[in-house]
Amino acid sequence: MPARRRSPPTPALSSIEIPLPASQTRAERLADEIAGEILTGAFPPGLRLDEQVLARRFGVSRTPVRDALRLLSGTGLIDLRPRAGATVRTITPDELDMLFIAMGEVEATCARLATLSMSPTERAALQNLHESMGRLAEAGDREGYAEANLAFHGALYAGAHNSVVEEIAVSLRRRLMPYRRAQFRAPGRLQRSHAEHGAVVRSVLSRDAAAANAAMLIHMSIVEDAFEAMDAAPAQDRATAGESARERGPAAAGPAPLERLRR
Amino acid sequence: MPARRRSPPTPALSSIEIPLPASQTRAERLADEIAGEILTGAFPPGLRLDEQVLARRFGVSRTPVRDALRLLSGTGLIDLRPRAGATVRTITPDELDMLFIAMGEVEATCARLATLSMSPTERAALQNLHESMGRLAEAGDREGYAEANLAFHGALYAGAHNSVVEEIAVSLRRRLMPYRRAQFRAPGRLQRSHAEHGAVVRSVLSRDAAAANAAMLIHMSIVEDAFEAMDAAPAQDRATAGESARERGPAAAGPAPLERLRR
DNA sequence: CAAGCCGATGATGTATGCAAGGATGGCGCG
DNA sequence: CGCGCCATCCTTGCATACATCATCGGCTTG
Repeated sequence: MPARRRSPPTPALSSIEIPLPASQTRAERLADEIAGEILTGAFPPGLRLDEQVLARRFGVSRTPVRDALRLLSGTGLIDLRPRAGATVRTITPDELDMLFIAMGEVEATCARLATLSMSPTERAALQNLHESMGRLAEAGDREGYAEANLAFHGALYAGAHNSVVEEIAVSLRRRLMPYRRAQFRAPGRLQRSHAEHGAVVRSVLSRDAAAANAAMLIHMSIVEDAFEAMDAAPAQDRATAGESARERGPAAAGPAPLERLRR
Repeated sequence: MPARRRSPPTPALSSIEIPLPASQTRAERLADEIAGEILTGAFPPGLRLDEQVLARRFGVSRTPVRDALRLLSGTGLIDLRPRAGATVRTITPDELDMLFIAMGEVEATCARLATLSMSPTERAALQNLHESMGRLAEAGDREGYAEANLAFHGALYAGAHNSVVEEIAVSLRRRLMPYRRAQFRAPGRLQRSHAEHGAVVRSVLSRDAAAANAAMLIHMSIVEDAFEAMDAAPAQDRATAGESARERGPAAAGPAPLERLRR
């Protein structure tokens, strides 16, 4: 086990000592972990995030948990109301619509800027990626295609050569992540997606910024349709995050139980 | 003075009791106040924000100050590095460029969406505002024009009928605020600005979304040029926010000393 | 029997204490 | 005299204790 580092006079802390990996604050790591749980759906929208429960769950005090929640509230992943505590952001259908529209616009902006700013190397890489995605689509590898799809859009974000826009795009994508579970479920979706990407890629390569913008706008508006029509309010009423966690002895710092989804 | 509300057993708190206005947490009000100081330039970019000093300054403990700083870090107004503390975000010329580009793109998106979504009432209001701004420009009222300008752009944000996009726009504008001090200083700037607005308004009214988008893109790119070429790194080295604040008795909750800018 | 009030309970907001980490200044050595 | 090491200080991160507020259940009363 990891030898407990420093602070021998640590009074009591039910679970074992965590190695304190990098020069990163506990709050940040907590924020990452909680964000991960939300993004994977382990913490579904509407879930109540109880500070004490989370604190016990991660073996820290309430302070870093509070910090993490403050941090996360800035990303739009959670709601933080003055006396009501934190909940995983529940998105109404209307908001979901707006998010998709915004995502489409930002993606289109990225495509436009990327067309104007990408280096020859980046253009080549984009084309290569696109072609390999064609093979994945043909093979019907949804898993692989979904992953490559993230890389594809990410390449355009980066290609915009504008960290502000990129950050906005990444942030929006994160917020939408919980709602795009079944993205490529429909039968011909992979092929259609690839074809639409093709239009974007051709525009980028031919340096037609307006066309790239338009092509991406079309692609994104169709993506939206492909998403499952979630009622967006599965909000579990009383359940709180991180189960009862009664002082289980040696940490069990494993993947952590992430069951008990939708009631 | 405001009768101290509740909590008679409050142990000690050098300064007087603050009324605790609404169901808003101290941290939120602090975040607002600090943001205000930054936006008005009282806390210039690069200023070190010391938790204890701020705490004394506002008569609270360090905890709400910490919360406020976490909140603000999410808005991009301050930098928060693990052990180095918080500083008012200093923006490099490159970043400033990117911010302006991003702002332009988002504004253009707003113009596009507004063209598609604005109600007749909103269109009329926009036109009215534009016309009254014409009078302000003619009168050379820079103060008034600057204020109306915010309203004008804000109307387009709202007209997009998309709270996500609007929030992005507002956030970007806030981040740029400290750098747009001398916006309408140049001689013919008011008239030019108004003329460019006119192109946007005409496009919006004639429901030509693409034209509105393009007109706003042009307007914003020119706005950028009008900003003073700040070296963007006036970072005062040692100065910290909120002066020494040695326990001055009765609050003096006034506008607070906001001198000692650039060394 | 229903409705409203009141108290208990538990959570969040706030304050304070303590320790680790980084930065700074002084001192010693080359 | 200059450079580098080390001790100290100071600030932040974390933990804990306390106060306040919201919610919920039971009780009392009309």
